Amino acid sequence: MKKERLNASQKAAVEAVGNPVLIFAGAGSGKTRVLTHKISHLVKEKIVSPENILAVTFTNKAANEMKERVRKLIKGKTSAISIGTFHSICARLLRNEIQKLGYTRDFVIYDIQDQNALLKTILDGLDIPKTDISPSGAGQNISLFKNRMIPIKKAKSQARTVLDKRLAEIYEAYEKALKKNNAVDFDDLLLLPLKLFEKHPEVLKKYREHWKYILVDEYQDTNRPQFLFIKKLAEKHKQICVVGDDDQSIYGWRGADIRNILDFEKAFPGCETYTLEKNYRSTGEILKAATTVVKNNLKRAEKELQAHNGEGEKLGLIETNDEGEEADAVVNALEKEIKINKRPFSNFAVLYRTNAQSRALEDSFRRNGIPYNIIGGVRFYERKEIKDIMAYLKLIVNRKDTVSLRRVINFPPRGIGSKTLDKCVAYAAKKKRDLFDVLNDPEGMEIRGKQADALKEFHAIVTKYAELLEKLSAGELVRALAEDTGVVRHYKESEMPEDRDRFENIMEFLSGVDEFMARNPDAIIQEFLEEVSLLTDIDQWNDEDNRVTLMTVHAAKGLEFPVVFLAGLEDGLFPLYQALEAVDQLEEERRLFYVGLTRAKDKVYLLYAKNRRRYGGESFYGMVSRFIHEIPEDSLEKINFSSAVTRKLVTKKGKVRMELKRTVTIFDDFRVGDTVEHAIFGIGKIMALSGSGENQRVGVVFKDGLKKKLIVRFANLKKVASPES
DNA sequence: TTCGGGGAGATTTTT
DNA sequence: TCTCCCCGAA
Repeated sequence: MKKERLNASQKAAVEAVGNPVLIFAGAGSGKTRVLTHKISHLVKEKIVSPENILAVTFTNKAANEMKERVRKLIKGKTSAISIGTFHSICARLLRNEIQKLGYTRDFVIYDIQDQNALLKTILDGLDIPKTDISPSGAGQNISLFKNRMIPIKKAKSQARTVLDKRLAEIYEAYEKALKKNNAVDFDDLLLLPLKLFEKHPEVLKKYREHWKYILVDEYQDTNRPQFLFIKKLAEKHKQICVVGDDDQSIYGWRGADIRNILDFEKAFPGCETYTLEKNYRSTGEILKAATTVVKNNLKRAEKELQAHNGEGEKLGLIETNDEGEEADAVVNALEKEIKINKRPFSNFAVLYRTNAQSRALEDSFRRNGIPYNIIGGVRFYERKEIKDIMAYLKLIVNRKDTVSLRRVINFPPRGIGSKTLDKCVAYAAKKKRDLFDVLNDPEGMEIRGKQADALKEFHAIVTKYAELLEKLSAGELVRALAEDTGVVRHYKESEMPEDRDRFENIMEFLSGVDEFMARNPDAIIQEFLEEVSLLTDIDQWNDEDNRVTLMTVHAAKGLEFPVVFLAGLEDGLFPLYQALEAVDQLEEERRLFYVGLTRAKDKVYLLYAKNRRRYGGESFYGMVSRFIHEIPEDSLEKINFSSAVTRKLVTKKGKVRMELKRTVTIFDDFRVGDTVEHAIFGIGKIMALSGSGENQRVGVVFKDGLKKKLIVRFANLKKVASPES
């Protein structure tokens, strides 16, 4: 952003100090700018000293960017300011205080995979067949309990069905196991500080004094525990400033509660509200399209973005047959843009709903020699080989961690199979000892021979490195460990081609550790583990390379690009049913579309494929095409995509069939809100539209007739009236 | 008892 | 496309 002066409303928001402050900042209205200027204002005017400021962001990347920009504004020391994500701030707090809750400082953080592994053993232990409840399903339910702050007791008492009772049981066992493993999950990172505040008022007091001024970015995406965290801290001094945009709340599935921003005034009476409505990012056409879409939402604060960058071009709409053609169409449009507007590759982003959608795009980009960066997908730190080494590290730091223990006790294969492990678990339970400790006592478990030796050897190597923890630097330790355990050898000597990649990933991981150590010379391994646990791919993304960026719309939040492709916009039938059931879901999807649109500065291309293949392409949930029709027609320009040759389709039986291109008008004249007449069901109102080409569907609520909500074909509908626009 | 091949099933978004 | 699980071989 240019180094201009702040505009009037920005300036007012920056200088408002004393009362709680709520800033509604629309897309591209200089939200980060206001926050960073506010911090600088606080420091320069000596309103609070840097160490008393807490600034919370949503991603590590946003935190780093904020740090950087604050550092440029204030020349002096900025390192004293606490800037970080909720999760990292809370993790740091717990590192210092968690003993009070009966954990040790060496606690480890479990990610989804660890969580599922733990749940799997729990489900096995409770004799619940996985056909009844899957580990991940149980995990999602538990996370929901935790995010809604439902304690185990309540979960049990309010359980009505057999399934609910089972889930409450699993919830209880899971919480017990976590604590026994001296481990916390992502939800705990937010919940445990609240528990601390409640049970140890002196801790709350300490942090209230420490963080006297609190700033929160992306406030619309806070969930209940996050809200309570800042509320508790800010309650006394009431020095708090939150910035957000209810139109960009897209994390409802993770417990984000849009009421946090809409009802901020209730939580902090006497607050001052500011609204930033000048958009410095997108052209008028893009803004108009985005605004008309999101305006259909019922739950939203009224505001109107004004464009500052001229009208710009219409939005391009491209229909293709399948995902391959869609990818080619992206390349096509991209090359045209490069030729006409002399744009570098880094000017483009392709956004989609689910990571799986990147595959076809990747193929086409590679074929056409277009450099690209993919954000997301299988995250580096979630790869098997990396998780294996991480598991060794976690186990060494915290020997109570049974999830990591199970993961590596027989990796690389050393002859300890499930039977041997079962014996160990049973023995540990009988003797009330930690699982790790009994490994050194195979005789007591009547394990002999090869297995006994292997157990002892495994115990010895972990113990050895646990003792070296203090003596070696993190870099040295990881390197030695990777060699010593045989993990490196396992991949190096393997014949399998994919193990080559794995070996190289381990090498990359090792240099990653070195890099971390260079940045934080005094760091201990626990700090490295913590950083890695909270890292995401978007954090590592840098825009210096001249490459096209591919990522999900969620990952794109907070970013901007001159040209944005929104790919895979066709819809499945399922979300349509869901849309009829849940208005909230519909509104969130709409906001997702809005976020996608407003990432673009100059030009948006909307793409959808009529016959996307189910697997390896389309997500089950589809995306947001039902909102294309909400964009004013004169803002859209249909672009005909024609691949050079007609596509050859090879069917399963090996027949070659030529696919002909057809143009089909989408959605005809129907709009959401239209009153329609159905030949059988009578008069109704359109709630949602879906699909494309010949598969178009419409969801209608009928006033009379047998059924209330139905999904019907366009062919059977007649339009009666449109709402006044 | 462990290991490895091969078949079957499963897929949102993220800290 | 990737992961998990079952089953036969060592």
